[in-house]
Amino acid sequence: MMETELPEDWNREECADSPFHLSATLASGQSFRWRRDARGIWWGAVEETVITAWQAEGQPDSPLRWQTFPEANRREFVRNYFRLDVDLPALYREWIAAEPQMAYAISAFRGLRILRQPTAECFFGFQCATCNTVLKIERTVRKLAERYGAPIPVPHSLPFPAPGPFHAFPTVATLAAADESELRADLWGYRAPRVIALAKGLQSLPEDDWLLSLRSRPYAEVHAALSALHGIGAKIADCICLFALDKDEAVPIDTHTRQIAVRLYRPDLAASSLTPRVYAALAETYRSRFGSYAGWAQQYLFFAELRRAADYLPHAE
DNA sequence: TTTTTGCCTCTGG
DNA sequence: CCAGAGGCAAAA
Repeated sequence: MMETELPEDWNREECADSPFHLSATLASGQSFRWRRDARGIWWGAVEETVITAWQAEGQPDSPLRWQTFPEANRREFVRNYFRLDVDLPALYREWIAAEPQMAYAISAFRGLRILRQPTAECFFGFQCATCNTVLKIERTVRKLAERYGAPIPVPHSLPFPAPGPFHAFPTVATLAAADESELRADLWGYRAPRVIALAKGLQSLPEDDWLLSLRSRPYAEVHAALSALHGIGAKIADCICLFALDKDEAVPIDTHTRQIAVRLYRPDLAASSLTPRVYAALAETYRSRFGSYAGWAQQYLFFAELRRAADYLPHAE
């Protein structure tokens, strides 16, 4: 990665007292629409805003540099999305005490945070994740945004050319009116009709923004409500709970977190198939050890498992 | 309750 | 080629 000199007008967020690991956060598989350019600058669309972000690689105590478009200097928007308010050092002390094997993941990914993603993007993005690969999920979600999302203008005069174009994630109304054959052409496969049906279902609810209203409801209730929707099982429901709805205790049990939990805590469940009962038992092993931020702890173990020996940085484009 | 099977499509063995 | 990929739901 070449050293990048950023213009002075890029905003600066100090991370000395509260670490933030930009690349680990964006590469850990919780979001699908960020891209990194050849200079190591990350570009992403969040709601109607494009965020550019840069940080010295592997230095989670160094300042986060950022800009927003088209409206500049949206500091609270950026802090809110990256959840910079969460006191990670305090959590690390609790986690290490509860599980010594967390030490490696914490040292490797110190500053990794769970994002507060826009609700619809997370809801539909993870619908794509069933039986799929991360690379293909990213391609597929990007195609959806390019076809149905509103373009977000980014000035041509930037010193660093945007790897754009950028699009807002499509609205629920747009997805409800989407054409199944177009979605299938964009690699959604058998998930295409589910996306349209889920969008129609959300649209028909009386609430103004039902998904957003779930942020203020308790985890158990939200998980049950999401799981009841056709196409959303326990795992996808937990992803939405954790990555968009402020449910920090939600622990998505997938093929990786399942292996980890079985290895560390429940070898007796090694041969059990992942029935609802087993799913709940494995998720509970995380919660009973790591507490109300078990979902965050899980992300460290998950990412360490995923990139055990590999370089976790994506290849520059 | 648990186990099995089909589902779009791409990729690594 | 074929199995599996950060599942899910229907059927047995």
